[in-house]
Amino acid sequence: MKLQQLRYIWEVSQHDLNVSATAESLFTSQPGISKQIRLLEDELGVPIFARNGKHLTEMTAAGKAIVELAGEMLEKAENIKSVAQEYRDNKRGTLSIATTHTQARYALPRIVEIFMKRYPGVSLNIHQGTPMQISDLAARGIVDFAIATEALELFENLVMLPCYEWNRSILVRQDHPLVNKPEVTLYDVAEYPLITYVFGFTGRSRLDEAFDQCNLHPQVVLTAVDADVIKTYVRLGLGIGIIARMAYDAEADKDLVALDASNLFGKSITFIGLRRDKFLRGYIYEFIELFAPHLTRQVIEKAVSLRDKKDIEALFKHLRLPSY
Amino acid sequence: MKLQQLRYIWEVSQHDLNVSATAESLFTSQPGISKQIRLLEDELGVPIFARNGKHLTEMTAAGKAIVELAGEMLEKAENIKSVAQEYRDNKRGTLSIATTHTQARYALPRIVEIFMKRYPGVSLNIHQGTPMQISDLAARGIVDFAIATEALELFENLVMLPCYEWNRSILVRQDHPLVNKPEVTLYDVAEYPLITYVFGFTGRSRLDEAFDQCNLHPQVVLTAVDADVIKTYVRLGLGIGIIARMAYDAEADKDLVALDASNLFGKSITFIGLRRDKFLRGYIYEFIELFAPHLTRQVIEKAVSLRDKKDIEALFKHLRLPSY
DNA sequence: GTTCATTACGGATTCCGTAAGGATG
DNA sequence: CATCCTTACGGAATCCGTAATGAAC
Repeated sequence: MKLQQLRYIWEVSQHDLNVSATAESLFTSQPGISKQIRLLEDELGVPIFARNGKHLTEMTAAGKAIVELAGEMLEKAENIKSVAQEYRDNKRGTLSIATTHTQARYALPRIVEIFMKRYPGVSLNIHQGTPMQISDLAARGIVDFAIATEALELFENLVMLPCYEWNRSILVRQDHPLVNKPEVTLYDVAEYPLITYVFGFTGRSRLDEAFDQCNLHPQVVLTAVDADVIKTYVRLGLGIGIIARMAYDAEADKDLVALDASNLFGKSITFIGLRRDKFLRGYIYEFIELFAPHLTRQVIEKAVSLRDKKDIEALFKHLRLPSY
Repeated sequence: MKLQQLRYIWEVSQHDLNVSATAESLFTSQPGISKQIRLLEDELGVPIFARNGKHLTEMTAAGKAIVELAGEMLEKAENIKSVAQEYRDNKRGTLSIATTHTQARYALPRIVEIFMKRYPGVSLNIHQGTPMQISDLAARGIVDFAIATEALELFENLVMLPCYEWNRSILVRQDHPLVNKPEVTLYDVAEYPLITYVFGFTGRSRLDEAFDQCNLHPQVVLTAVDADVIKTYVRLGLGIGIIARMAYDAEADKDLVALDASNLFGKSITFIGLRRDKFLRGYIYEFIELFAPHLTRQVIEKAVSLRDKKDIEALFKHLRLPSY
């Protein structure tokens, strides 16, 4: 049994059992993989993949168990490399983060600037995607962690660390009638065509909840994955925007007015999603603490060590999160 | 990084950092190991072992972390082999049990007989040793599980499954005055020279507790690790014996009298100690269930999945164990 | 002087690429 | 006929053993 062979079966299982595609993604030859898989199956004495003629059709029961164990071994091999790199030079390395537009555009820049000054030798890698995509990247261990408000809870092996809570703003043009209202209600908002986030993004479900609860059915004329697009159409007069408050930039957006909507919609919480068994470099702890000061190394290690989701929630229950 | 290299550093760490001894135990050449370790260190970029001239003196901090991860990987590699063997032929394989004299001699024979009939293709391997030794064998994954009354709780990675509770008997010659006493008390017992188990064996500590609590200090004239030796000296008239009740054989020991002592000393519980992350073959579940019928596969899997010792204890709390 | 790890070197094995072959849809 | 896995084969790299070297106790 070779690590290489385990990597091959693992990768093939992750590529729809397509050996050719796997070979391409690993920059090696297809017969090489085929051969090594065959050798491994011979050594173990059980087929890992079921074949129909010359196509791999599915995994055997034994294969599923074996591939899962192989995945865990490869994960640990990665951890060994990380440990080694950490001891070799704790100021050099890679930090991969998966996150949504909102975080990347509004929450992270300040942190990234500080971090890059402190760790010029760390190459930072930010993957942007949908909440589902980025959670998946974190769960598969391709990035070090994910930052998102949604979808992280869907992955069993992610530990969720609450970072901050945030509220929403109603975004209107200066000439809009709502600007002069002393207090804006949900009913007022529902009068106008809305521009806001796509479902599954940036706490969109909270909006629907609030309107549903009042039995309101506002007309949503446009949905986007990010506030910049929303702003653009608010400027065109297409409707009023509902965005995360932190996405309003007093300077750049001074032609628009942001009305506080924190009492209209429930607050949302942004989390870091961390794979439980991944080794974290020292600077990763530092990055997280920069992002959410209450998440010290000690707290993170404690949270990761807990097995039960309920225990982790309890750990953060009495914590007052920063609010935006 | 090769599995072979990881095996080498792991084995060297388990052999007092002596490469020559490691080579011998692995039936390979010493320079081969030396070379591979060097290659691994070069690849990772950190030394794993600290060297004084040409001697390995200790492990580096990085080395400790790496070797630990390597150990976990090797464990999983073993599990892969077990899984494969299970699917290849679930009636052939090996079952290794570590246990004490008392279990091997009095509790296991009946079970082993049934098991060997049912699984003639499984080669059974019983290691006998002190409670410490057998717990260690289980914790290191060298045997599939250990059966013991003591010491299992000292190993963090062992899951303890309660099997049965048992009491003690006072063993005397037929001509002994105690035979005619209507009720035997601790004070009566303390009057005579005692022959019983060595400390650390077969619930000996329970005896000392009981006597201490009554402020009695009986004279212990001989201690042994097994009941057969105790019986021998009781026959010689050296003193009275205190043994596990199940060690009295009505047939073979009919020249001696066993007086019930369950109300004199607290009951003891015999456990199976199981390494948490070890893959268990189907027949291993069956063996355990033969030994302790309440330990079904489902119960064992549940217990193993629990992270916290307290949760495991709670799982068995309301169970009525068989009593001997 | 014995123990022990490293270096040097040669043979056997393994690995991996290209090219050809055969099955599936 | 396009896709995809397997077999065949040759060159390169790796592994592993023996023998020699040198440091530590």
